[in-house]
Parts: sequence; C-alpha cells; structure tokens
Amino acid sequence: MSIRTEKEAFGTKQRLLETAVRLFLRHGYDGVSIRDLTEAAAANVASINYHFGGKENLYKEVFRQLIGDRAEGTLSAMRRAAAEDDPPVVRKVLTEYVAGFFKGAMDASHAGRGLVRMLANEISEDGKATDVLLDVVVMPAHKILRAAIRKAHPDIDEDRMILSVISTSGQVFHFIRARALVTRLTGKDYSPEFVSQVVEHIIEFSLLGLQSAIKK
Amino acid sequence: MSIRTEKEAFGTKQRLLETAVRLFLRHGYDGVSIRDLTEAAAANVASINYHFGGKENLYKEVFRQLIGDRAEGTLSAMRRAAAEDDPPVVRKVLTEYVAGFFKGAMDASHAGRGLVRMLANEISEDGKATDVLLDVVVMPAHKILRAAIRKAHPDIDEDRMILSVISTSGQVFHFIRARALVTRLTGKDYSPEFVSQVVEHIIEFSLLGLQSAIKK
DNA sequence: GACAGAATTAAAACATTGTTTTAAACTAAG
DNA sequence: CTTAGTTTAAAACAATGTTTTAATTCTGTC
Repeated sequence: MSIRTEKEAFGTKQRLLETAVRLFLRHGYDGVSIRDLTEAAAANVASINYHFGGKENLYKEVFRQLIGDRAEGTLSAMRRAAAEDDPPVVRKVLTEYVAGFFKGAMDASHAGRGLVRMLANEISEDGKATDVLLDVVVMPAHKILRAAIRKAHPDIDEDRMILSVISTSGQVFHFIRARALVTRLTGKDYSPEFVSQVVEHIIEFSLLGLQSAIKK
Repeated sequence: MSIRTEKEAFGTKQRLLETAVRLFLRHGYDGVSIRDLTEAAAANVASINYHFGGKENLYKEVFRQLIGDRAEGTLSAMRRAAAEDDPPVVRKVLTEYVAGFFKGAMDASHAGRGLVRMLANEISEDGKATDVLLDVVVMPAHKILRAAIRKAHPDIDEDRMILSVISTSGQVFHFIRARALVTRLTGKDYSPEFVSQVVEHIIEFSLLGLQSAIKK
C-alpha cells in the first residue's frame, strides 16, 4: 500500500492536484474548466473524475490543503497570544485573528489574494467547501477567542459574546469580500497602509462592541 | 381566455420578466436555466437573448426591480428617523437600517428569503448586479447613516466613521449570508426570536463600536 | 385592403460545460 | 506467462448559454 502511495505521489493524481492548486488560485473555481486543468496537467479529461470523483471534490481537496497550511500559522499565533499572562490578552488574540486573514490579502503574489478570495467565497451558502472552512478555520479560531474572552470577563453573557465573535468575523469577511464596494465607499484602494488601517479599525471597533456582552 | 389572448395582453418580454422574478427568487441564478425559464413562460429559448441580451441582463433587471421596491421602504424609514429631532437619532436610523434587511430574511414567503439571498450574493466580487446594489441600496443608506452620525457627533473622525458604517453593513450581510455557519456556531436556528436577538445585538455592538471613531 | 419593411417568434445548430462509458494499456502478484 | 486490478485514453452524453436562419406576425403607408 505504502509503496503505491509513494508512486502515486509522482503520478497523475499528484500532478492534477498541483495543477489545480495553481489554476484555482489564479482563476477561481468557475474560471477553470476540467479541460483546461487536465490539459495543463497533461492528463485525460476523465482523470479528475477517476481520481477525485468530480471537479468539486478536487476543489475541496485543494482548498483543504491551502487553508490548512495558512490556518496553522494563525491559530498557533492565537494560542500563543492566549497563553501569555500579561493583559490585554483579548486584544492580542483578536489582533492575531484579524491580521491573520489580511496577511494573505496583502500578498503581492497571486497565491495570497487567490486564497483569500477562495476563502471568502466559501462563507456563502452555496460554497463548495464550507464544511472544510468551518472545521479547519472558523471553529478552532472561535474556540480560542471565546476562551480568551471568557477568561478576561468571567461573568460575560455567553450568548451575546458568541454573537460578538461572529460580528468580528463578519467584518473581516466583509472587508475582504466586498473589496470593490469598500473602495467605492471609502475612496481608498487596498494599499498596505489602508489595510493596516482597516485591521486596526476592526480590532478597536470589535473590542468596544464586545462590551455589549458584558453584564453590568 | 385562451393562451394566445394572454400572450397578446402581456407581451413575451413582460411574461419572461415575471417568470424570471418568480424563478430566480425561488431557485437563484444558477438554479434556473434558460430552458426552464422560457418553458415556464411559454416562450422560445432564444427569447431571453432577444429581449434582454442574455441571461445575466435579465437577472440584473429582476434584481433591480425587486431591490428597488424593498429599498424604497427601508430608505424612507431611515430618512424619517433621521428627520426626527429627539435623540437617540443614530440608534433609530441604525435600527431601521439593520431591521430593514432582516425583515426580508424573516418572511415566511419564499420571496423574502429569496431576495435576501440574492442580495447577499451580490456583495461578492463576482456578483452579477453589484453596481445596482451599490447605487440603489448601499450608497443611499450610507449617506443617510453618515449624515445622522455626523450630526450627532460633529467632531467625529470621518474616515473611521465610514469604516464603522461598513463594519455594520458587514455584520448584517454576514449574519444573512453565513446562515448555516451561524447556526452551527450558536446552536440556534433562525427563529423569529433569534433574528430579533441578532438585530438587537448588531445595533448595540455597532453603537459601541462606533465610539472608536469619536475623537477624545 | 394590399403590401413592404420591421419586429418578433420558432427551430435548429453551436460551443462549452462536467460527467459517464467503454475499451485499451499498464502493473503487479501468483 | 497469466490474470486480476488499476490506470489511462477516447468517445459519447446530457445540460448549459448563445447564435443563426428562417418563418411568422405586426405596423405603417399607399
């Protein structure tokens, strides 16, 4: 078994996967046809269905792989921040969370922006890998954030706190997803300066908003 | 009255438009094929391209019509709230804004939920009617909100205030768009109670967050 | 009222999708 | 070597949006 797996690593399946990563990042799901993909990978049109059971599954595979790598870094940074004892812990964890997303959006490379775009698209109902996104990114991040907040504010209203965390994610995704709209509303392009301004804004806005969950 | 008479009473174009409204609301853009649509409207497959210049233009037309009707109500409610003199004006305007969106999402009818879903989808970069959404809904609403906020807080930081308004919209769209995700994160379905809870949360959260834009 | 030209409708053909089928080629164990 | 299982290749399918070409209907003018 293991022998075959190794051989497969250099076989058609692996070649398809690598090509898919490259093309999906650059052109998105709908921007890449099976024929584009198989041609670029020097494989047969039927190979994707044979090896992955369909285009959608291949996309999921690609997404899982890409998002896994990136989430790793952000999540561990959040855990590190949460483990520290000197306040303000919540602010630090939140900063890692928010900045973690925009780090990708800032990349000059197509890879970074492509990934963030893919990610933002998966939020919707008709996303093709929503479950992956939830399991690998959103859920773990929420857990860490919630724990940090709960620790800092022991008698916080749990329900409203959860809604607040969702509100924070919502802002992040919106600023990424509705890029064109934000540009027209603010009159500013997504320059590095503007992005860091946005990150700071989301953090401050959310920290204040979170106060709405604290019982008085 | 024969079918033929009906055809003469309302021309093919109008019949296509009405059918498109019904079907796009229920099944979304990708869920309706040109053949589905033309068959339901008793028209030829080529008729959509002839009368509207393509499926996408027809969708835009439908979206513009639907969103126009609804935006009218919400925007005038916001203007009314803004025109009142007794505080808290900002809270009232904000309430009309946020509630205006969720009013549709709550409709028992498919129409309401369908529209909100369409609307949420248009936020993305690859939305088919983003320009319409911006012109008819987002821009006017932002103008009203900004003016109300500026009036209540004359020396507010304009840039951060704009970002705050975007943050508020972001939350609204996120709670609508990421419905499945929110359900899994909160453990609650979108019952009327939960929705009004969400609306209240967004308002409180945003009002506090807005403080981040007020110069000290 | 008849007729020419424009507008509309109808039917078929096209070009692209993702997927499935069928057979050939290859691989590896007995 | 044989044979069973795996992978590849080529073709066919079904469904999509669009375009083309011809028929039909409508409209304004004589």
